[in-house]
Amino acid sequence: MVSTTSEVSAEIEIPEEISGLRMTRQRQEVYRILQSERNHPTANDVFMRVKDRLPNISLATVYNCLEALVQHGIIRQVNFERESSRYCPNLSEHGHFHDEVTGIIHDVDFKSGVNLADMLSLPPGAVIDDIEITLRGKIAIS
Amino acid sequence: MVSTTSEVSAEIEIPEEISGLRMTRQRQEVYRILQSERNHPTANDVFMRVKDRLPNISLATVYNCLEALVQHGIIRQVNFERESSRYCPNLSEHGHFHDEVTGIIHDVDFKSGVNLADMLSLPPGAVIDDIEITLRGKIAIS
DNA sequence: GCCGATATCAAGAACTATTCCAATTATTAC
DNA sequence: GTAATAATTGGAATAGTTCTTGATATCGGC
Ligand SMILES: [Mn+2]
Ligand SMILES: [Mn+2]
Ligand SMILES: [Zn+2]
Ligand SMILES: [Zn+2]
Repeated sequence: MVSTTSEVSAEIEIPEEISGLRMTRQRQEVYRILQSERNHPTANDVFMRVKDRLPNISLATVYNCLEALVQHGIIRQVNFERESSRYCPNLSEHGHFHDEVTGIIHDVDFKSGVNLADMLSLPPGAVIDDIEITLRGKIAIS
Repeated sequence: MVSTTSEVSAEIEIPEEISGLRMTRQRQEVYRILQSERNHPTANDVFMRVKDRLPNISLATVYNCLEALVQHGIIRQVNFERESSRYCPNLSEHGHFHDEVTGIIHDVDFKSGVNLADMLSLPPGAVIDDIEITLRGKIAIS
Protein backbone atom coordinates (compact mmCIF):
# COMPACT_ATOMS: atom_id res chain seq x y z
CA MET A 1 0.00 0.00 0.00
CA VAL A 2 2.05 2.85 -1.25
CA SER A 3 -0.30 4.89 -3.36
CA THR A 4 -2.59 7.18 -1.42
CA THR A 5 -5.58 7.76 -3.61
CA SER A 6 -5.75 5.12 -6.33
CA GLU A 7 -6.20 2.07 -4.11
CA VAL A 8 -9.96 2.01 -4.32
CA SER A 9 -10.97 2.25 -7.94
CA ALA A 10 -14.33 3.93 -7.31
CA GLU A 11 -12.80 6.49 -4.97
CA ILE A 12 -13.67 10.09 -5.76
CA GLU A 13 -10.79 12.49 -6.25
CA ILE A 14 -11.25 15.69 -4.29
CA PRO A 15 -8.92 18.64 -4.87
CA GLU A 16 -7.15 20.39 -2.01
CA GLU A 17 -9.22 23.49 -2.53
CA ILE A 18 -12.61 24.13 -4.10
CA SER A 19 -13.70 27.65 -4.99
CA GLY A 20 -11.47 29.18 -2.37
CA LEU A 21 -12.37 26.74 0.41
CA ARG A 22 -9.53 24.78 1.96
CA MET A 23 -10.55 21.15 1.71
CA THR A 24 -9.48 19.78 5.03
CA ARG A 25 -9.71 16.07 5.69
CA GLN A 26 -13.06 16.54 7.43
CA ARG A 27 -14.52 18.63 4.61
CA GLN A 28 -13.29 16.12 2.06
CA GLU A 29 -14.93 13.21 3.82
CA VAL A 30 -18.18 15.06 4.36
CA TYR A 31 -18.21 16.04 0.71
CA ARG A 32 -17.33 12.51 -0.38
CA ILE A 33 -20.35 11.14 1.48
CA LEU A 34 -22.68 13.59 -0.20
CA GLN A 35 -21.25 12.63 -3.58
CA SER A 36 -21.62 8.90 -3.04
CA GLU A 37 -24.93 8.88 -1.10
CA ARG A 38 -27.11 11.03 -3.24
CA ASN A 39 -30.16 10.63 -1.05
CA HIS A 40 -30.10 14.03 0.64
CA PRO A 41 -28.81 13.01 4.06
CA THR A 42 -29.25 15.09 7.18
CA ALA A 43 -26.29 16.42 9.17
CA ASN A 44 -26.74 13.54 11.56
CA ASP A 45 -26.85 11.00 8.72
CA VAL A 46 -23.56 12.41 7.47
CA PHE A 47 -22.13 12.35 10.98
CA MET A 48 -22.92 8.68 11.48
CA ARG A 49 -21.59 7.75 8.06
CA VAL A 50 -18.38 9.79 8.29
CA LYS A 51 -17.36 8.24 11.59
CA ASP A 52 -16.24 5.11 9.72
CA ARG A 53 -13.38 7.12 8.25
CA LEU A 54 -12.92 9.80 10.90
CA PRO A 55 -13.86 8.23 14.23
CA ASN A 56 -13.02 11.40 16.16
CA ILE A 57 -15.03 13.87 14.12
CA SER A 58 -17.65 15.80 16.06
CA LEU A 59 -21.19 16.66 15.06
CA ALA A 60 -20.27 20.34 15.39
CA THR A 61 -17.58 19.81 12.77
CA VAL A 62 -20.02 18.12 10.45
CA TYR A 63 -22.27 21.15 10.79
CA ASN A 64 -19.28 23.44 10.25
CA CYS A 65 -18.19 21.52 7.16
CA LEU A 66 -21.67 21.46 5.69
CA GLU A 67 -22.05 25.18 6.31
CA ALA A 68 -18.69 25.94 4.70
CA LEU A 69 -19.54 23.81 1.68
CA VAL A 70 -22.94 25.47 1.33
CA GLN A 71 -21.45 28.95 1.74
CA HIS A 72 -18.98 28.28 -1.04
CA GLY A 73 -21.64 26.94 -3.36
CA ILE A 74 -20.22 23.42 -3.40
CA ILE A 75 -23.36 21.78 -2.07
CA ARG A 76 -26.91 22.91 -1.41
CA GLN A 77 -28.98 22.90 1.74
CA VAL A 78 -32.54 21.63 1.30
CA ASN A 79 -35.39 22.08 3.75
CA PHE A 80 -38.73 20.32 3.94
CA GLU A 81 -41.26 21.84 6.23
CA ARG A 82 -39.70 21.87 9.69
CA GLU A 83 -37.63 18.74 9.29
CA SER A 84 -33.87 18.62 9.73
CA SER A 85 -31.97 20.23 6.89
CA ARG A 86 -30.77 17.94 4.16
CA TYR A 87 -27.80 18.36 1.87
CA CYS A 88 -27.49 17.88 -1.86
CA PRO A 89 -24.40 17.86 -4.09
CA ASN A 90 -26.42 18.40 -7.29
CA LEU A 91 -25.64 21.95 -8.33
CA SER A 92 -27.75 22.00 -11.48
CA GLU A 93 -31.00 23.92 -11.06
CA HIS A 94 -33.52 21.40 -9.80
CA GLY A 95 -36.41 20.84 -7.43
CA HIS A 96 -37.25 18.09 -4.98
CA PHE A 97 -40.04 15.54 -4.98
CA HIS A 98 -40.66 14.13 -1.53
CA ASP A 99 -42.29 10.70 -1.62
CA GLU A 100 -44.66 10.60 1.36
CA VAL A 101 -44.71 6.81 1.44
CA THR A 102 -41.06 5.87 1.22
CA GLY A 103 -39.59 9.15 2.46
CA ILE A 104 -37.25 9.16 -0.51
CA ILE A 105 -36.37 12.52 -2.00
CA HIS A 106 -36.01 12.62 -5.76
CA ASP A 107 -34.22 15.34 -7.66
CA VAL A 108 -36.53 16.86 -10.24
CA ASP A 109 -35.07 18.63 -13.27
CA PHE A 110 -36.84 21.36 -15.15
CA LYS A 111 -37.84 20.47 -18.68
CA SER A 112 -35.54 22.13 -21.19
CA GLY A 113 -36.29 25.73 -22.02
CA VAL A 114 -38.43 26.24 -18.93
CA ASN A 115 -37.97 29.44 -16.97
CA LEU A 116 -40.02 29.18 -13.81
CA ALA A 117 -39.96 32.90 -13.13
CA ASP A 118 -41.90 33.44 -16.38
CA MET A 119 -44.80 31.46 -14.96
CA LEU A 120 -45.26 33.79 -12.00
CA SER A 121 -46.86 37.18 -11.45
CA LEU A 122 -43.95 38.68 -9.57
CA PRO A 123 -44.13 42.00 -7.75
CA PRO A 124 -42.94 44.77 -10.12
CA GLY A 125 -39.17 45.25 -10.00
CA ALA A 126 -38.51 41.90 -8.39
CA VAL A 127 -35.02 40.53 -9.01
CA ILE A 128 -34.77 36.85 -8.19
CA ASP A 129 -31.65 35.45 -6.57
CA ASP A 130 -32.94 31.97 -5.92
CA ILE A 131 -35.92 29.74 -6.65
CA GLU A 132 -36.87 26.74 -4.64
CA ILE A 133 -39.48 24.22 -5.71
CA THR A 134 -40.66 21.36 -3.57
CA LEU A 135 -43.25 18.70 -4.30
CA ARG A 136 -44.93 16.25 -1.98
CA GLY A 137 -46.69 13.16 -3.25
CA LYS A 138 -46.56 9.45 -3.89
CA ILE A 139 -45.30 7.26 -6.66
CA ALA A 140 -48.13 5.15 -8.04
CA ILE A 141 -47.49 1.42 -8.23
CA SER A 142 -46.98 0.53 -11.87
CA MET B 1 -73.26 48.76 23.10
CA VAL B 2 -75.78 46.05 22.54
CA SER B 3 -74.83 44.51 19.26
CA THR B 4 -72.02 42.03 19.43
CA THR B 5 -70.47 41.91 16.00
CA SER B 6 -71.51 44.95 13.99
CA GLU B 7 -69.96 47.64 16.18
CA VAL B 8 -66.77 47.90 14.18
CA SER B 9 -67.68 48.31 10.55
CA ALA B 10 -64.53 46.65 9.19
CA GLU B 11 -64.95 43.68 11.49
CA ILE B 12 -64.73 40.28 9.82
CA GLU B 13 -67.62 37.87 10.35
CA ILE B 14 -66.41 34.42 11.30
CA PRO B 15 -68.83 31.47 11.40
CA GLU B 16 -69.12 29.20 14.42
CA GLU B 17 -67.64 26.34 12.48
CA ILE B 18 -65.41 26.10 9.43
CA SER B 19 -64.98 22.82 7.56
CA GLY B 20 -65.77 20.78 10.65
CA LEU B 21 -63.62 22.77 13.05
CA ARG B 22 -65.33 24.34 16.03
CA MET B 23 -64.39 28.00 15.93
CA THR B 24 -63.71 28.76 19.55
CA ARG B 25 -63.06 32.33 20.62
CA GLN B 26 -59.29 31.71 20.47
CA ARG B 27 -59.43 30.20 17.00
CA GLN B 28 -61.62 33.03 15.78
CA GLU B 29 -59.25 35.69 17.01
CA VAL B 30 -56.19 33.92 15.64
CA TYR B 31 -57.92 33.55 12.30
CA ARG B 32 -59.07 37.17 12.35
CA ILE B 33 -55.48 38.36 12.76
CA LEU B 34 -54.32 36.31 9.80
CA GLN B 35 -57.15 37.74 7.72
CA SER B 36 -56.42 41.34 8.62
CA GLU B 37 -52.59 41.21 8.76
CA ARG B 38 -51.76 39.54 5.51
CA ASN B 39 -48.03 39.71 6.03
CA HIS B 40 -47.40 36.09 6.96
CA PRO B 41 -46.89 36.50 10.69
CA THR B 42 -45.10 33.97 12.85
CA ALA B 43 -46.81 32.20 15.77
CA ASN B 44 -45.18 34.68 18.08
CA ASP B 45 -46.35 37.65 15.98
CA VAL B 46 -49.88 36.30 16.23
CA PHE B 47 -49.48 35.73 19.95
CA MET B 48 -48.41 39.33 20.62
CA ARG B 49 -51.16 40.71 18.43
CA VAL B 50 -53.95 38.52 19.81
CA LYS B 51 -53.24 39.47 23.40
CA ASP B 52 -55.02 42.80 22.81
CA ARG B 53 -58.29 40.92 22.56
CA LEU B 54 -57.54 37.83 24.65
CA PRO B 55 -55.09 38.90 27.35
CA ASN B 56 -55.03 35.42 28.90
CA ILE B 57 -54.29 33.42 25.77
CA SER B 58 -51.14 31.33 25.90
CA LEU B 59 -48.52 30.80 23.22
CA ALA B 60 -49.29 27.07 23.34
CA THR B 61 -52.89 27.86 22.46
CA VAL B 62 -51.79 30.03 19.56
CA TYR B 63 -49.75 27.10 18.29
CA ASN B 64 -52.72 24.77 18.85
CA CYS B 65 -55.08 27.10 17.01
CA LEU B 66 -52.70 27.56 14.10
CA GLU B 67 -52.21 23.82 13.84
CA ALA B 68 -55.96 23.16 13.94
CA LEU B 69 -56.56 25.78 11.25
CA VAL B 70 -53.78 24.35 9.06
CA GLN B 71 -55.03 20.79 9.56
CA HIS B 72 -58.50 21.79 8.44
CA GLY B 73 -57.20 23.60 5.38
CA ILE B 74 -58.35 27.00 6.59
CA ILE B 75 -54.89 28.56 6.53
CA ARG B 76 -51.49 27.50 5.24
CA GLN B 77 -48.18 27.11 6.99
CA VAL B 78 -45.21 28.58 5.15
CA ASN B 79 -41.55 27.87 5.85
CA PHE B 80 -38.46 29.74 4.73
CA GLU B 81 -35.20 27.96 5.27
CA ARG B 82 -34.95 27.30 9.00
CA GLU B 83 -36.84 30.37 10.14
CA SER B 84 -39.96 30.29 12.30
CA SER B 85 -43.02 29.06 10.48
CA ARG B 86 -45.30 31.70 9.07
CA TYR B 87 -49.00 31.50 8.41
CA CYS B 88 -51.02 32.55 5.39
CA PRO B 89 -54.80 32.79 4.92
CA ASN B 90 -54.53 32.89 1.11
CA LEU B 91 -55.85 29.51 -0.01
CA SER B 92 -55.49 30.06 -3.74
CA GLU B 93 -52.50 28.28 -5.22
CA HIS B 94 -49.59 30.66 -4.89
CA GLY B 95 -45.91 30.94 -4.11
CA HIS B 96 -43.90 33.30 -1.93
CA PHE B 97 -41.34 35.93 -2.83
CA HIS B 98 -39.12 36.79 0.10
CA ASP B 99 -37.58 40.27 -0.18
CA GLU B 100 -34.10 39.96 1.32
CA VAL B 101 -33.83 43.70 1.97
CA THR B 102 -37.13 44.49 3.66
CA GLY B 103 -37.96 41.01 4.88
CA ILE B 104 -41.43 41.38 3.41
CA ILE B 105 -43.05 38.27 1.98
CA HIS B 106 -45.14 38.77 -1.13
CA ASP B 107 -47.72 36.31 -2.37
CA VAL B 108 -46.97 35.34 -5.95
CA ASP B 109 -49.75 34.05 -8.17
CA PHE B 110 -49.19 31.74 -11.09
CA LYS B 111 -49.94 33.24 -14.46
CA SER B 112 -53.22 31.94 -15.83
CA GLY B 113 -53.11 28.56 -17.50
CA VAL B 114 -49.79 27.65 -15.92
CA ASN B 115 -49.42 24.14 -14.56
CA LEU B 116 -46.10 23.96 -12.75
CA ALA B 117 -45.99 20.17 -12.77
CA ASP B 118 -45.84 20.27 -16.58
CA MET B 119 -42.53 22.11 -16.38
CA LEU B 120 -40.81 19.34 -14.43
CA SER B 121 -39.31 15.96 -15.28
CA LEU B 122 -41.05 14.06 -12.52
CA PRO B 123 -40.17 10.49 -11.58
CA PRO B 124 -42.46 8.11 -13.52
CA GLY B 125 -45.74 7.46 -11.73
CA ALA B 126 -45.41 10.48 -9.45
CA VAL B 127 -48.71 11.80 -8.12
CA ILE B 128 -48.39 15.28 -6.70
CA ASP B 129 -50.31 16.25 -3.58
CA ASP B 130 -48.74 19.62 -3.04
CA ILE B 131 -46.36 22.06 -4.72
CA GLU B 132 -44.44 24.72 -2.88
CA ILE B 133 -42.52 27.47 -4.62
CA THR B 134 -40.35 29.99 -2.84
CA LEU B 135 -38.31 32.85 -4.26
CA ARG B 136 -35.64 34.95 -2.64
CA GLY B 137 -34.57 38.28 -4.06
CA LYS B 138 -34.83 42.05 -3.94
CA ILE B 139 -37.17 44.61 -5.37
CA ALA B 140 -35.23 47.04 -7.54
CA ILE B 141 -35.74 50.71 -6.78
CA SER B 142 -37.87 52.17 -9.57
C1' DG C 1 -81.22 22.83 33.50
C1' DC C 2 -78.20 18.94 35.16
C1' DC C 3 -74.43 15.31 34.18
C1' DG C 4 -70.99 12.61 32.33
C1' DA C 5 -68.11 12.57 28.22
C1' DT C 6 -65.27 15.10 25.30
C1' DA C 7 -62.72 18.98 23.60
C1' DT C 8 -60.07 22.94 24.44
C1' DC C 9 -57.05 25.89 27.00
C1' DA C 10 -53.13 27.55 29.99
C1' DA C 11 -48.68 27.24 32.10
C1' DG C 12 -44.69 25.44 32.20
C1' DA C 13 -41.52 21.53 31.31
C1' DA C 14 -39.39 18.92 27.80
C1' DC C 15 -37.54 18.21 23.32
C1' DT C 16 -34.31 18.68 19.48
C1' DA C 17 -31.95 20.65 15.67
C1' DT C 18 -28.71 23.93 15.46
C1' DT C 19 -25.42 27.37 17.07
C1' DC C 20 -22.12 29.14 20.19
C1' DC C 21 -18.02 28.98 23.13
C1' DA C 22 -13.49 28.06 24.86
C1' DA C 23 -9.69 25.15 24.64
C1' DT C 24 -6.86 22.38 21.63
C1' DT C 25 -4.84 21.16 17.30
C1' DA C 26 -3.54 21.91 12.50
C1' DT C 27 -2.03 24.80 8.82
C1' DT C 28 -0.09 28.76 6.80
C1' DA C 29 3.21 32.62 6.05
C1' DC C 30 7.56 34.16 7.02
C1' DG D 1 11.19 26.88 13.52
C1' DT D 2 7.85 30.48 15.15
C1' DA D 3 4.02 33.42 15.29
C1' DA D 4 -0.46 34.18 13.31
C1' DT D 5 -4.50 32.24 11.60
C1' DA D 6 -7.94 28.76 10.73
C1' DA D 7 -10.22 24.53 11.87
C1' DT D 8 -11.79 21.06 15.09
C1' DT D 9 -13.75 19.30 19.32
C1' DG D 10 -16.92 18.58 23.16
C1' DG D 11 -20.02 20.51 25.74
C1' DA D 12 -23.13 24.27 26.93
C1' DA D 13 -26.56 27.34 25.29
C1' DT D 14 -30.39 28.70 22.26
C1' DA D 15 -34.92 28.84 20.26
C1' DG D 16 -38.85 27.22 18.04
C1' DT D 17 -41.99 23.93 18.83
C1' DT D 18 -44.32 20.11 21.16
C1' DC D 19 -45.79 17.69 25.18
C1' DT D 20 -47.92 17.10 29.75
C1' DT D 21 -51.05 17.99 33.25
C1' DG D 22 -54.71 20.10 35.52
C1' DA D 23 -58.38 23.46 34.88
C1' DT D 24 -62.33 25.14 31.92
C1' DA D 25 -65.58 25.03 28.53
C1' DT D 26 -68.74 22.73 25.42
C1' DC D 27 -71.59 18.91 23.84
C1' DG D 28 -75.28 15.29 23.81
C1' DG D 29 -78.58 12.87 26.27
C1' DC D 30 -81.90 13.11 29.79
MN1 LIG E 1 -31.68 9.99 5.99
MN1 LIG F 1 -43.26 39.28 11.63
ZN1 LIG G 1 -31.24 17.66 -4.74
ZN1 LIG H 1 -49.09 33.44 1.16
